[in-house]
Amino acid sequence: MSKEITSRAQDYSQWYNDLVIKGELADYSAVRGCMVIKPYGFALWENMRDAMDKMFKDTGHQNAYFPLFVPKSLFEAEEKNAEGFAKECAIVTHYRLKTDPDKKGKLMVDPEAKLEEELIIRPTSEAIIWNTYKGWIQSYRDLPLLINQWCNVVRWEMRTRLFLRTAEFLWQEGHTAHSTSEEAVAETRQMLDVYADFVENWMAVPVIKGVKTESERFAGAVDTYCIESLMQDGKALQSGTSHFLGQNFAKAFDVKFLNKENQLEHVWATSWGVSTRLVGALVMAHGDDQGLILPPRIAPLQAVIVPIYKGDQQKATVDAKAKEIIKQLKELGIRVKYDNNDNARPGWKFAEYEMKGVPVRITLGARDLENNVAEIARRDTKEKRNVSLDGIAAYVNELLAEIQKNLFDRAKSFRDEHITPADTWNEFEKLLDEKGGFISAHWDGTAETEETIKEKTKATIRCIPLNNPQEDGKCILTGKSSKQRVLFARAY
RNA sequence: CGGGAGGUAGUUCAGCCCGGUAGAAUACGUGGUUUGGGACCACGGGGUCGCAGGUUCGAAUCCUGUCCUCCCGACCA
Repeated sequence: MSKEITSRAQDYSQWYNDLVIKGELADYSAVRGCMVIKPYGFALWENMRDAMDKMFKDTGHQNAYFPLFVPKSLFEAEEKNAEGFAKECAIVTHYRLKTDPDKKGKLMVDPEAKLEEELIIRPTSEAIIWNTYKGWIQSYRDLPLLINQWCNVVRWEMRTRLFLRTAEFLWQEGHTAHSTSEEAVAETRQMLDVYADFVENWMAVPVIKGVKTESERFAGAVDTYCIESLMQDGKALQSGTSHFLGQNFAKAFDVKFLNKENQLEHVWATSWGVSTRLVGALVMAHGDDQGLILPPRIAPLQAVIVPIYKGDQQKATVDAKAKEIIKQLKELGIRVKYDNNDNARPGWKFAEYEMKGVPVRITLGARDLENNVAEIARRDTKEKRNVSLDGIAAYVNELLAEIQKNLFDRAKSFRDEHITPADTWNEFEKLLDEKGGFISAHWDGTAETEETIKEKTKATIRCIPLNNPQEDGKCILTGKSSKQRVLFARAY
């Protein structure tokens, strides 16, 4: 028993860490707040990235790459955005080291190599991108400009957690420019839909689409739309954001275009992003006390075959049959691994692949061959059943689809059961403490009330859901009149 | 950035209070027996005790500084 997992009931935080580390998604590093994404974790991210990348391209976007460094003068051009990120920036001030005359074999920053202008390591790329767009946009014919980049960004977080909040993380950021406000808003909403589609249909994590309140809005945005998901401990996780930036950045960076009437106008902008944080969402939405549970559509391995045999002769027979099955599975495009490593015994392998969340395990032994069957175990429900070797690939293929659906349904039931209306303050506090999840409650619409509620309960307004039903009510805190409920939750 | 805990073999940890030159389990290597839920026997390899200073005849152990991790808080995706 080398890899014990802390149970969720015992210590949810530790359980999460155990899954990430022991599931081999990531490792700690020698750099404060930065993690190493291990091959298995990176394969997962690559699958997520590739699926989204295709969706971005299908909606007309192109990839490009902009610099890691942002000159301070550019960074501060859009004031609100700059202020919003100012407290968490890493800054390059020098460009050279030299040997330390006082300490043999050590290096020191060369004081004579100070940069004339500091470089900010991008916490997000609006500044450098809008500075660039200025040169790319002259006429309405240059619009819309639909660009995405996959990159790393740095936000100097005080308290970090694997995948959920690290000082450096991987993400994609889309930055688009449009000739009308309506078109930019439509783009913002379209990308929100793309995110929701991806997270629900590929990651099997249900989301709530909504709009952020002013205090939760992206610095520099007119409106911030988001998808919010719910973790098993009842805390919400912002899983993606899409911003309508109005003309804020166009004005800050002087990006104008000539419209059809030959008049100069500032362009309308959007930006949208999701990050490796999604991996954290995946872990916490589906995992159990045995380890990770990965949805088949993005799992690095969809099936693993574990052979069982006594002696070389049986081994050869089982190997041969396994190879046939693998060929059939691969023909259906299934990502399968054959683990015939003789050093680990079957029981060890079972536990190992459960830890790593592989959706389907196929156990193939001499006994099974006699009966022309294999034992198929599904990770999500842990059910095991013997399945005829005839048509086994098709069976696995269907099972993968079923697991994908079951994971989503299960997470959705949990989520739906954890959206609870509250009409009194007592009820509100009690629900937060005892049940968790989203609390649907009336709010008077002021930032002051939102802040007071946050101070009292640590709950924030996660979003105002799209197509939110309008109803008259009274604010949960102040009793002032309210036209709609909003979703509160404690969040990551 | 504040409070708490921790860092000793690949891993989990003991040793530290009371200073004398490092141990267990597991993992790893070889050989053999095994294989349907984390196998067993035998032999073997492996650690400048996070790092840097200091005290001392002598430091994993005492002191100072520093780095990294975890938990709680403030801040934030």
